[in-house]
Amino acid sequence: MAITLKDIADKVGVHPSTVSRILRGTGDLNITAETRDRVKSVAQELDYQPNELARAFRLKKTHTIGLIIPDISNSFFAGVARSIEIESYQAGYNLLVCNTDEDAEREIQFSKNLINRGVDGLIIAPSQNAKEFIVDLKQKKIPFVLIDRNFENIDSNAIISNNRESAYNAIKYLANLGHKRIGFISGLPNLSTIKNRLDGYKNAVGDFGLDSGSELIVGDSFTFESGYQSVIEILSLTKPPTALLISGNILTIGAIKAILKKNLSIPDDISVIGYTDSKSAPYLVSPLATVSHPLEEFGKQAFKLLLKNIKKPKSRLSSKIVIETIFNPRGSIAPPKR
Amino acid sequence: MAITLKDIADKVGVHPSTVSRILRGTGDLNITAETRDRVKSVAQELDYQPNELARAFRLKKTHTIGLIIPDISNSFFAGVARSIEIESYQAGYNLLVCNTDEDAEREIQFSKNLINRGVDGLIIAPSQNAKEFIVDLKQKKIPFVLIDRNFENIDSNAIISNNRESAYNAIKYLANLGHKRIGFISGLPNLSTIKNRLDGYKNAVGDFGLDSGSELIVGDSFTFESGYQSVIEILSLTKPPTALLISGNILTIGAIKAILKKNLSIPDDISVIGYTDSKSAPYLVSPLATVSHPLEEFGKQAFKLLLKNIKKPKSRLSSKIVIETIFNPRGSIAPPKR
DNA sequence: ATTTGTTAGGCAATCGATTGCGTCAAACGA
DNA sequence: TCGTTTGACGCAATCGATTGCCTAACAAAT
Repeated sequence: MAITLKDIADKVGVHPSTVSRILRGTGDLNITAETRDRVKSVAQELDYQPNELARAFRLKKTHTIGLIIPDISNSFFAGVARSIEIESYQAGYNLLVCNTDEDAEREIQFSKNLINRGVDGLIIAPSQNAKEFIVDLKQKKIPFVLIDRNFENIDSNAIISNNRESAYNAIKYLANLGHKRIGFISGLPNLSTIKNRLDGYKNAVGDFGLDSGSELIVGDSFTFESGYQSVIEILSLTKPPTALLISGNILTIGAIKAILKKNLSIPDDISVIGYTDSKSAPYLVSPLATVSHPLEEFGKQAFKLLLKNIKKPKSRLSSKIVIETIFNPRGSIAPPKR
Repeated sequence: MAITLKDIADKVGVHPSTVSRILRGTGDLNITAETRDRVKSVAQELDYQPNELARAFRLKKTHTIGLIIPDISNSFFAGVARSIEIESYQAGYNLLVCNTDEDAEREIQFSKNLINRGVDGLIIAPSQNAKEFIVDLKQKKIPFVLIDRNFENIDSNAIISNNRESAYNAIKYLANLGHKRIGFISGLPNLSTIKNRLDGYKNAVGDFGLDSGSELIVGDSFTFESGYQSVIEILSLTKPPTALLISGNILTIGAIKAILKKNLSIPDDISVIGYTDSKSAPYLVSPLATVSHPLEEFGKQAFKLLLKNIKKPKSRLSSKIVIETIFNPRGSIAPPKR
């Protein structure tokens, strides 16, 4: 069907290997200018398109990278994916996207599959039970970079953000406003991301002498429902918090629903800081204060690091890059009423 | 490096072709139960992983489909992509995602590239200048399905929504509330999607005797900035509209910014209906009334149709499937003040 | 015993591009 | 003039899996 090197070779009267050398321009390997020109012009005339599949097979290089994330429809991952795609496009790579829904089993399947398909590398936002799987990947010597989440005691490339600090600072901000009792709405509790934020929260609670107690820490997933339920729960305490730090964007929308359901208003009755900014955050019921991730930076760094690893897999040392977040104080936070 | 059929064959003492036949289970082609078992157990023991690249090359079937969209970080496309990915995963297909930023040039590059990589089919949300390119695709006989947008006079598979009707009904709703002067904030004007919505708008304006005039139709792209500028512009008219129909989700956020900037309130000063619902729409400054697309349905139908085309490319007839939208009246609409 | 079948699996080509090595001819040097 | 270099390309193997066609061996039938 499609035009092959052989078609060109036949038409010009040379050998396919010659055509390959000319079209690939591998140095100037002793080819007459005339032959070169004829081959090139015939290639153009026939609109030759190299069979990338054959090349990939032969060269063991697909120029494809796999992106394994929980959910592309989450704006955080969508933003990162977009940025990765921009970078990869510029570098001549394509992006295979897989969604795990935070399921480690699926994650393993995907990565096996992607590796069998010969991806040159992987960018992964691992689920919380993926530890062994990551170890496995290392042994297989597949270049990979973790994003947003990583694992202690496992040395791997990773792009993460300053979760501990960002949470600490958010709580500090609330404490400075006079809040004494602040709730932490958690996501999947075993993710490094969440663990670190919780750490930051706890440190700040300690440092600023705030109310502590396990009843102020609720939630165990990133869903809208979880956000809603968690906040209903925490607001039903005999002594509910006057402010919330919410560890996820969809979670935050669920939380807002709960707050409205309870007939409370933001920030008069309760202050809210949400993790991960979005275009619409400033235009929510109350302009939402957020901890914002520079998503482009995330993607850019992740791809850059991956590419470095693909280019020279020899380098044994892996890098952890910490991306600084930005705190956006907005109308959803105010001093407590009482 | 990796285990190949030959490795298994050598270890068992049979020919690679035999191993292939056994592992692929192509009927029961006269293989002793004993041989079969030994091959299978050795394959398991060595953790054989078929080289999908080699298979794809040999079989001319990559089990990969390309998704070409303007921007994965737009929640509309992210939602559709997610749905497509779920479907494709279940069918054993992987998804290569490319972002065009509404650039036809890029679109062409991507599709060439994807075809060279041997994708089995394409799902495309074409940019407004992609007409010839689509014609080209047809000639190449690559299975493809358009989503969200299509082209008149070009017979191709497409999953679109009932834009004309949804716009008509939205305007009708506003007219019934008493609005006489309604603005239409447009996106890229040459997209079928936008043209149809505009048609619906104009029909309704005619049918219900509303104010008409080109000054009530503004905007020419889907960006936040465009939404902001367009609405600033339309609200600066000597006689500004009392309601707006906004043809895009990010556009709508920009529009809200403009409305706030003008110190107006929704819906007291102006009613707003936005295209494409989102999780956060009900929790915006004013709960946003939306025309909502069942994104899962979009993705599901698109993949299903594509798969049908991949499975039997003979069928010459192409299908256009229209997905019904849902109108969500919310707090952002009210009767006009005066 | 010879023919005819059938079973179980081997052989080799193939997909398209790449690449190390070989080769033929012209050119060059002594 | 003859060997040697170099320029310009051809040859064939290779990547791993698949598949149409063969074939050896044994069985059954006549």
